[in-house]
Amino acid sequence: MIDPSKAILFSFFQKHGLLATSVIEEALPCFEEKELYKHSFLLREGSVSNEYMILETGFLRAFTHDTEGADVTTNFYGPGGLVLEPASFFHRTPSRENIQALTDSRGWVITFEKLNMLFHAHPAFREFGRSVLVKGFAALKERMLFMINEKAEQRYLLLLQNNPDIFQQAPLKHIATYLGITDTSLSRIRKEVAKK
Amino acid sequence: MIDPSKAILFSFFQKHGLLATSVIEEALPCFEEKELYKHSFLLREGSVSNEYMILETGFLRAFTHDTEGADVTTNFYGPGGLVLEPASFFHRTPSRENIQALTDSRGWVITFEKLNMLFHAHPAFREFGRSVLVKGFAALKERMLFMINEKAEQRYLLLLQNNPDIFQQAPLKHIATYLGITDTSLSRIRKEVAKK
DNA sequence: ATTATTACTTGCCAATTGGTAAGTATTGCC
DNA sequence: GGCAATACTTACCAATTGGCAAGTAATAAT
Repeated sequence: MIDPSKAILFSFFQKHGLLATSVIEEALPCFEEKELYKHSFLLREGSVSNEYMILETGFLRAFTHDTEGADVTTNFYGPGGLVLEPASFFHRTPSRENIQALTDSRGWVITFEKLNMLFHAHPAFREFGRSVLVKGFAALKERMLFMINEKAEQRYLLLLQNNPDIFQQAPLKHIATYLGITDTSLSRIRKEVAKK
Repeated sequence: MIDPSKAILFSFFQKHGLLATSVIEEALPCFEEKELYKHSFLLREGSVSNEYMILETGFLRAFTHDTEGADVTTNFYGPGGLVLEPASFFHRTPSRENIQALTDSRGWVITFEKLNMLFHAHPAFREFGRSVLVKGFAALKERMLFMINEKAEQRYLLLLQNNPDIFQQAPLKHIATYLGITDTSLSRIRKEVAKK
């Protein structure tokens, strides 16, 4: 029987199309509920991530600091998404990134140890894990090209189109650094766009 | 016994520190030699990658096309490195990238099928495979921040410092797109730097 | 060797983005 | 409700980068 409170978790596993229901049912009990209040951290730079989290409600932001110490947003996470810093979690090394709740949030977490157990027990689960990583990799490449090829205004418009929820949840200054521009420039761009 | 011609391949596996010599010895025979003449392609956009390649000699370049159809360099590969487009190789989907030889090159390749066999046979090999992916992921994140945080001149200087070999092997126009600037700008930057 | 192609540089000017600082609006807190 | 902190906008000017076009240098092809 599937715990109905874990419906989102179930669909996270199901949507990739690699796992049989029986395997998913075995995985679900390994996840525990986790609450994050607004402004609290899931991960702090310098510490080792021990949480592979599927977000159920709320919104998170990942950020790091540049050479001058300024805050730079590296990612946003919304409901149904995977919240993970792969390098720290899988390599057990201190993270360079912070992951912080933008709003009160809740989700499901599994530890490195338990996740590894699942990987070793089920070949299909390993395929699943790899697939998730590879997709993240591909998404990051997309973002890279997006930053290189598109001008700031275009980046803004595409983010607005593809992730309108980010604009509901995050302050513009965080969105600006995610887009690779200053908050001043973002403000100007918004004004330009509004004219049209 | 280890085939002495595969010494580079051996050290590729060894340097990550996750594989016992006995496991590596089992993997080596699964790799075949591959020659690439200058200008020939290891992977073409639209086709599915079937090669996980460790480069022995030569230099390769990965590139794709932006929205206007212009050529954009996404990566360079030198001796001892892994040449891989993870999304196409692992997901068996058409690649958006090309990988082309900048010089006559030679290396060792394994197919998706054989690599998977090794993964299933040895837990340590799976860890190794995951570790390689995660490192690639982390490197790409680095590059992303590098593009967001550093100005073009700084990006040029750091690439020159960390990968001087690229400047020996690739034309400046390819390096320019890799740095996210035009060849004109790169030329100007080089002039500025030379002054100092 | 000559020619054609490609690589690279330079100068000019335009477009994009950043930095600073001030002002307004909004939000959170007591 | 009132105050303080934070978020956002705007205006000014400076710095960075791009686009075009012409020129030179180097490389490849015949």
